[in-house]
Amino acid sequence: MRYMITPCANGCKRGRMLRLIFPLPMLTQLEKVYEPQRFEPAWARWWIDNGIFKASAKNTGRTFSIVIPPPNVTGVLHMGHMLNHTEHDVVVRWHRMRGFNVLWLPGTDHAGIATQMVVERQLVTEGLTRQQLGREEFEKRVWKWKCESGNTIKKQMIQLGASCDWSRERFTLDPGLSLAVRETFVRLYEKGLIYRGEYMVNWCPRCFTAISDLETVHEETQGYLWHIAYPVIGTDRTLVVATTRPETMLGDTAVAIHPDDERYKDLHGKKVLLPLMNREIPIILDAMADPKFGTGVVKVTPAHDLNDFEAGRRHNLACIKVIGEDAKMTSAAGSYAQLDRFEARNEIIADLKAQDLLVGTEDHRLPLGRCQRCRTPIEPLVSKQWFVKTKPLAEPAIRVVEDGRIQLIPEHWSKTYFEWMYNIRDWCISRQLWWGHRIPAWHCHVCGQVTVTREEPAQCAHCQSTRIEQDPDVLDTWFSSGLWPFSTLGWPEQTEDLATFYPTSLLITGFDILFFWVARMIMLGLECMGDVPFRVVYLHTMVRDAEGQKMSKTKGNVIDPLEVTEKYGTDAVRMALMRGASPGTDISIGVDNIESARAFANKLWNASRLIFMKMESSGVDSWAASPAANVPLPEALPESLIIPLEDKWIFSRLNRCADAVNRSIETYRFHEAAQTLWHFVWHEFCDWYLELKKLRFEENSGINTHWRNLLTVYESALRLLHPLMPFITEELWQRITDGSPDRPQSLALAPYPQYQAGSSDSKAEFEMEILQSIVTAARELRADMKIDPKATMDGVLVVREKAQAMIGEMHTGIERLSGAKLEVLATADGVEGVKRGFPEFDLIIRVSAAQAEAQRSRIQKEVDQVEKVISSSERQLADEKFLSRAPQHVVDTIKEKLAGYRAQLQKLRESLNDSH
RNA sequence: GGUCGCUUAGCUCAGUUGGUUAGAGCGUCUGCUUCACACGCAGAAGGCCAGUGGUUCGAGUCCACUAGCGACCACCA
Repeated sequence: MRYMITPCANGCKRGRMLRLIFPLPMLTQLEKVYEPQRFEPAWARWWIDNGIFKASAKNTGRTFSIVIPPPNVTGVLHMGHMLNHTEHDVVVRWHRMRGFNVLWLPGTDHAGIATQMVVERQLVTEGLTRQQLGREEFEKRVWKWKCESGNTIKKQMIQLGASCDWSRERFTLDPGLSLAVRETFVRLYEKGLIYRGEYMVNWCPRCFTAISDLETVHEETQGYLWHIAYPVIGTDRTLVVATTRPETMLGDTAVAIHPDDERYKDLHGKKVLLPLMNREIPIILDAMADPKFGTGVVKVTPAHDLNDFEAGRRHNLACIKVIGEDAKMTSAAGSYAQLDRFEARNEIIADLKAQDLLVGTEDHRLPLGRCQRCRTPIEPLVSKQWFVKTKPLAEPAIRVVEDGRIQLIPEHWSKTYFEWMYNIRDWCISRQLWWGHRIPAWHCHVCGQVTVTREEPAQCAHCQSTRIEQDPDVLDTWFSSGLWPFSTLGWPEQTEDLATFYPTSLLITGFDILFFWVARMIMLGLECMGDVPFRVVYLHTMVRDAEGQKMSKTKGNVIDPLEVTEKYGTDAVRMALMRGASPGTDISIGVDNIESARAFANKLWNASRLIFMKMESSGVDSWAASPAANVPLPEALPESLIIPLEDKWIFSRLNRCADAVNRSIETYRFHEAAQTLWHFVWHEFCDWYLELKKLRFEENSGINTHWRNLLTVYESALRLLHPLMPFITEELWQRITDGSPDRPQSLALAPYPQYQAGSSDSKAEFEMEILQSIVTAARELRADMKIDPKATMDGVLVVREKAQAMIGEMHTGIERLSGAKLEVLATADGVEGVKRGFPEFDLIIRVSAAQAEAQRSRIQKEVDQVEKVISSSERQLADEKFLSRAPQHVVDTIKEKLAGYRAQLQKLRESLNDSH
C-alpha cells in the first residue's frame, strides 16, 4: 500500500484527509481497472506539499507567467471554469516542463454585487436586512461568509490538478490589492481621468445601485407605442407625441419637433399643456425629433432618458425626477406619487383615455435594458456618480492591439474589440453597495468640496475643516479586476515579482468578458505600468452540451465537473474537454465524450499494466535512463545494430508526435494536441508496437534492447501526455522511475520531449506500413470470407524488393498478427487461392471456391473506385491548360500517383481473376 | 439597427497558406469472453462538404449573393 488514510496532522476538524506516503519507488502490478479516485486526490496534495508549482522571483531564465481570471468568491466550479483551468494548466505545465520559470497566479474576486446579493439573501432567511444590520456589521458578515465558503473554488481547483503557485494566491480585497486600487484611483483623479458629476446612469431599483452600461443587458421586448395628445396653448390644436414610456411624461419639460418639419412650422415658439400635470411646457426645435418616426413629435423628459437629458442640457430645460431610486413615482409625480412605475403607467393610460387624450396605440418592439444580475428593468435616471473618462485610456489600448503588442486569438476578436473601443463611453465606477473598495474621497460638510487622497485625511484639503466624511460608495468590481495582472504582483511596490513576471505572457479567458475585463486591464495596465498587461489573449468560447445547447440549470443539461471528475476521473474530463477545444468554436461536451476519454485513460492504464507485468516477469525493476528533452535517436542507443523494426518505427513516430504536439500547444490548438496523442498512444503504441513487443518477449531474445527501447518510448509518451492528463501519468511514471537523486522529483518537472531533426526514419515507417498492410489484408480476407477466427490460415506472401529484408525480420510477427501461416515465395505463379495484390506484395490465402466468391464483389467495388480516380487523373494530364499553368511539382505528383493507381488497378484485376 | 460567427457521416466536431480516393470520437452493423484492457480486439457500412453563381488548370478551403442557426454590441421616442 502506497497510500494511507490518516487523521489530518494539523487537527483539522473536517475529519480524515488523504495523505500520501511517498516517494516509494515501487513497481507493483496495477489493478485491472483504472480507478482514478484512488490516486488523484493524493497526487493533487503531493504536488502542492512538495512545492512543485512554486515560481521563483529570482530566476533569470525564460519566464512564463499567467494570472487566473479570478473566479467569484461566491462561485462554485462549473464546466466553463474547468475548461478554462484545463487550458491554463496544459499551457502552464507544458512551459514548466520546457524549463521555463513558470508562474500561474491564482486568486479570487470579491465580486461586489454578486457576493452582496448572496449574503443579503442569507439575511432574508433570518428576517434581517443589511440596513438593519448596519454597514460595519454587514461587512463583517460578508467577510465571515467569504472565509467560510471562499475556499471552495480553491479546493476544487486543486482537485482538478491546476498547477497554480498557491503561495501567491490573491484576493481582490487583500490589503495589497486595496492599496493598488487606491493608488490608481488617486492617480486617475489627479490626471483628471476620474470625475464626479450628475449624469444619466443605469439604475437598478432592486440592487439599489448605479451600474455600468456593460452590466445592463438589452432584450427585445414586445411593448406599445402610445400616441398622446398634448393641447397647444392658445389654439384648439394638439400635438401628438409617441412614447413607449407614458409614465415618464409626468416629468416632461418640453416637447421637441424637427425645425424643418413642415407640419408643425406654425407652432414654433408656442407652448403645450402637459396633460395630467397641467403644466405649461415649451415646444422646442431639435434635430433629435425624427419626422419619419411616429408622429414626429417627441416628449422630452430630461430626468429619465439619455437623449432627453442631453436635449435638456442643450435647451436649458428643467430636470424633473418623477421616478425615484425605488422605482416608485416621486412626489413630483403629483397624484401618482408612491405608485410603482408600472402601476403608474397603467393608471396614466387609463386617465388619458378618460380624457380622450390617448389617440392611438400601436404594437412596438423595443429593446428593454435589464440588470445583468437580477433581470430587473433598468431605470435610467440622473444621479451623482463617479466616472472614468475612458477616451484617453482607450487610445493607447487600441494602438497596442493594432500594432500587435497584444495579440488576440482568434484574431477576428480584434474587430469586436476595436468596435467597442472606438465607441467607448465613460465608465460609471461608483456603486451604492457596501461590499467592495470604498472610494478614497472625502466630502467636506463645510465647504462641500471633495478631498481625494491615498491616506485617510484628517481634514478637508480645501478649507481645512475636520468635518469630513468618506464617500459611502464602493467601486465597480471590475475596477479592481482591471488591475489584476500587476496588483497581484505587488504594485505599486516595485517588487521582484513585478519585475520578473510583468508583463504576463498570456491571458486565457472567455470572450464574454472581453470588454468587462480584458479591455479594462489593457487600459489600466498601460496607464499604471506603462506596458501591456499580457502579450497574447486567447479567447475560448462556451462549453455546451452534447447537442450543442447552452448548459443551463433550467434546461437540466448541466454537467457538474465535480460529479463527473469523481465518477470518470479528472484526467478523463480534462481530455474530453481538450479534444473538443479548438480555437473559435464552442465546445460540446456530453457524458459520451467523457466516457470515451476514460476509455482512453483505461487503455493507457492497461498498457502500463501489461508493461509492468512483463517487467516483473523479466526481472526489470525500473527505468534506468534519465529523461531527455529530445526524442532519442535510436542510432544513438547502444547495440544499435540490432534495433528491431518496430523500435525504429515507434521512435520515428514518437518524434513526429512530439513535433506535432509541441506545435499544437504553442498555437493553442488543444484539440489537435489531444488528437495526436490519442492516436499515438492508442493506435500506434498499443495496437501495433505493444502487440509486436509481446511476441518479442515470447521469443525471449535480445530482451534488454527491447526493454530499454520500450521503456524509453513509454516514458516519453507519459511525459508528452502529462500536461493533458497529469494524474495518471504521474502515477505511472513514479512507478517506473527508480527514485535516484538525478531523476526529477515529479513528472511535472521532467523535460518535455522535443522534436529532433534526423530522428525520423522514413524507411522504417515505410516498412512498417507494408507490414501493417499485409496484416490488415489478411484480416480483411478472413472477415470477408467468414473464416473461423481461431483457424490458422494457410497462405503465400510474395514481396517485392524494397520490403524483402523486413519480411525476413518480421516474419513471425506478421504471421502471428495476421493469423496466417505464410510461405514466402519469389512469384505467385501457380498458387491457387484468394489473392490481395498490392504494389509491394501479393498475399494469397488458400481457401475453398465458395469462400472465394465472397471476395469478388468487394474487389469489384474497389476496382470501380480506382478506375474513376484514374480516369480523372488521365483527363487532367491530358488538359493543356492544366499542364501549362499548374506548378511542376503538382503535375509530377499526379503523374506519380497515376502510376500508383494503375499498379493498384492491375493488382486488383489480378486478384479478381485469381480469386476463384 | 450594427457587427461577427456557424452550416462537412445518424450525433458532436476536425480539416493551418486552394493541389486531386474528405478524417476523428460517439453511435450503427458483423465476428470474437485471444493469458493488458468488453472502459476491449478485429472487420464493415455511412458524406453530390447548406444552396446558387463567380475566380482558378484545380474550391470543403477564396469572393458574392440566398436560406437557416447562433452570438455580441446598441440612447432613436
